[in-house]
Amino acid sequence: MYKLKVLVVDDHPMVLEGMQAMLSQIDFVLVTGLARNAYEAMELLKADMPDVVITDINMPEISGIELATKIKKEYPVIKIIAMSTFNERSYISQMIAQGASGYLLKSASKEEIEEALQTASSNKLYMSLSLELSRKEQQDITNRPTLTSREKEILILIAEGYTNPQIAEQLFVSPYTVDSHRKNLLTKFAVNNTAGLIKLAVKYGMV
Amino acid sequence: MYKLKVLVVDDHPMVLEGMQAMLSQIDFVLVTGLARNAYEAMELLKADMPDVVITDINMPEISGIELATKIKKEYPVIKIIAMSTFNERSYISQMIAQGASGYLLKSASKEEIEEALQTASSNKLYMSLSLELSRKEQQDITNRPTLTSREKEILILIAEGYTNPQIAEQLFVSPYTVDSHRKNLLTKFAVNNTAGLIKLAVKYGMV
DNA sequence: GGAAAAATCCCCCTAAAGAGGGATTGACCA
DNA sequence: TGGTCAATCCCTCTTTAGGGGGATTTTTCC
Repeated sequence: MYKLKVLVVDDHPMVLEGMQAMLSQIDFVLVTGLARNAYEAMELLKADMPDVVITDINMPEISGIELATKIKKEYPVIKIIAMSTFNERSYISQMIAQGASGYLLKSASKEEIEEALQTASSNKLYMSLSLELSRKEQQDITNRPTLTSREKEILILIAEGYTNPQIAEQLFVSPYTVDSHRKNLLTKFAVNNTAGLIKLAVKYGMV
Repeated sequence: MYKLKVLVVDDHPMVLEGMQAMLSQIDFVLVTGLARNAYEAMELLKADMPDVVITDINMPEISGIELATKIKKEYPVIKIIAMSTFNERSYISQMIAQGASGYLLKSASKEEIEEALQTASSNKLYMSLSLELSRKEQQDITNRPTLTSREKEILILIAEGYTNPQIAEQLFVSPYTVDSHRKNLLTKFAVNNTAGLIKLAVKYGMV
């Protein structure tokens, strides 16, 4: 029987130990490693090439979202399951956007974890049962605009507090150009000023 | 060698398993039971009479605080160590008031748990408060400015996308007043425009 | 090779924001 | 009872942002 190789990433030792204990009770799973941060995770990835990475979203230094981005870029075949407490649900959409195949709450039972792994490894999307996305959160996912690479770039600079002329200088383009992109951003986000723009951008994890 | 009998109470299976795994690595500890809620805990208490109960604060139905009250009433000799995520720190004082002998964060390491148990069983008070805050949280706490109630109010309206005149109208004050508050906000957040302001405000959870 | 999408640039005009000042009132408090 | 702080209000001036146009040049992709 082929065992699913799983790597667990979390900065809390207790979660790491708990996950390992629960995963070891699932017969088709083999825990290949435990990482306390994204750096360790990337090391262990290279060494073991797991099938699935279960990662906490909220970690210091490098978040689970950033980690997911890196993993998907270097090893697109690896499935990623995001994990968080119920207090941090706003990040789910970001994880999904980064290619996560599932979402687990830390309150998950052994059965839920098992199901998440099975679902993810069969190329489907698993969502923690106890997880009812609020209407607003649903909207967040569906309404998040698609930005061009230039727009993303400019959005980040706006969020950093740079003005149009400053951004123009940095990007070696005309202030008019920056202004055009900025207007497009406002349109795409359906807001009418910078405050609304940045609020959404932060919530969507784009800055 | 006498082993310290420990009962763990938490509604999250993962924490329960993780705690057990970590406690089993401590040689002077014997885990006598795992309970998923206060009812189970009271049952197991009767059967095993542990020396220490490690309990989550935030549990459905009966909270850790209520559980502590009951335990202290019926078995005053049992030591109680409260446990929570860093999001729930406001309950600490209540736990202490109910006779808890220690306080652990769920991000605690094996060493911290060990120390908490030793401290508690020697009738002293263990606190893991300041220890394990992440860098980001530390920063958030130290850099997060203190706002007056009016400033908070106006900050939220700015984030909603309202302009100064619109805010002034809503709050029945002069646009000059709103402008003053807005300037104070920029100063307090140490940014120089709305983009930077809102970015931080969202990150600090103020909007 | 040609259409679509992205990126670039330009103009006008008005509203809003930001950087400087400063002043007054009332509340709380040591 | 004097000091601090919050909240209010006022003024000037410059820069930025936002709403409305439109146009051209690169990429990208089928």
